[in-house]
Amino acid sequence: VKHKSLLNDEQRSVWRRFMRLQAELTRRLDEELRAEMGIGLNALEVLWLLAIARSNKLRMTDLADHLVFTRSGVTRLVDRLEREGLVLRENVDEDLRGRYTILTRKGFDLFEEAARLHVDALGELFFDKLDTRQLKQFNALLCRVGEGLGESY
Amino acid sequence: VKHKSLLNDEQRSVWRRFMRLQAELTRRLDEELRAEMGIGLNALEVLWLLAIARSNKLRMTDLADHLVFTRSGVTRLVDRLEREGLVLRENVDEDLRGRYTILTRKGFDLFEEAARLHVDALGELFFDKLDTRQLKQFNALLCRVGEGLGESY
DNA sequence: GAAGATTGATCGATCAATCTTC
DNA sequence: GAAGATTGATCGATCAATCTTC
Repeated sequence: VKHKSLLNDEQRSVWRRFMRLQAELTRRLDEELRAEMGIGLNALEVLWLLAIARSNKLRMTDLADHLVFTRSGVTRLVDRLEREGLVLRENVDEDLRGRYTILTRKGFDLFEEAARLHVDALGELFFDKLDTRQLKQFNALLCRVGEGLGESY
Repeated sequence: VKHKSLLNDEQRSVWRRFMRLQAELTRRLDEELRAEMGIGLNALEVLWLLAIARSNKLRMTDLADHLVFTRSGVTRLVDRLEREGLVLRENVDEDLRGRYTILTRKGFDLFEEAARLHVDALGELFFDKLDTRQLKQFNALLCRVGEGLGESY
């Protein structure tokens, strides 16, 4: 049996490349980060959100809103970070349902080093390959495709 | 404490958009496919590889080489497909270590319907938003970034 | 000893259910 | 009853170890 596809070659090529590039980049960045710093890409993003937040603290909901995660996923991830002493949790005074996740000194220090590492790797794997014009183009294309997919995309 | 980042705004924007766009598209495509056809995106890719293969069969290694998966991941995925009767396994005559995965009639029929669905969704979410020139640009950028990351990227 | 494939243990995420406070 | 957060069960993947054939 033979299959007749409904995408043309260029479309199939773009789609496969897009998916594979993301997978490969994620794999490499995550691997390096785990090997050198003992945390994954997702953990780094949590630390980053906390590092730029006012007082270095955020509620679970705020974290979940800025991540690709479900609420329960965020809970588990923060559990792990807490176990390693990178963050701690604290009740929210004005709303007894809420919990803050707070970046510790240890967490901040680790974040800074991990961020440097990550940004270097990202430069090598991604940004060094594009000039300013190409970067602008890329951004425009991503915006175009992401349009209407949800607020922050 | 305050964090000084080493990426400029445009770079950070591109990277976040790239990762999020991929995550969101994957999530939606996978969800739709699961709801309508009971298989995920990865399973569809296996069925696709088999559908375009000679005699509709491939060895585990061939599958693994064309997927983002590890060998054991492929084994488990094919296990599931076999349980649902979409593929079956058979020994390789010339090499007793090897196993073929063979697309069944049921698997092919399901693949055809799933592929139609998937391609339609992909059109709506992705290709309809780009004209020919933009598609070419996108492809060029992906190639550029993927250069030197591994053969097929 | 290497290559092809699988298995057992584990990891990191989701979903649905639950608990508490609003 | 809804919102914030967590928990128990499960899913889909990986890794390291293993088995068989080369």
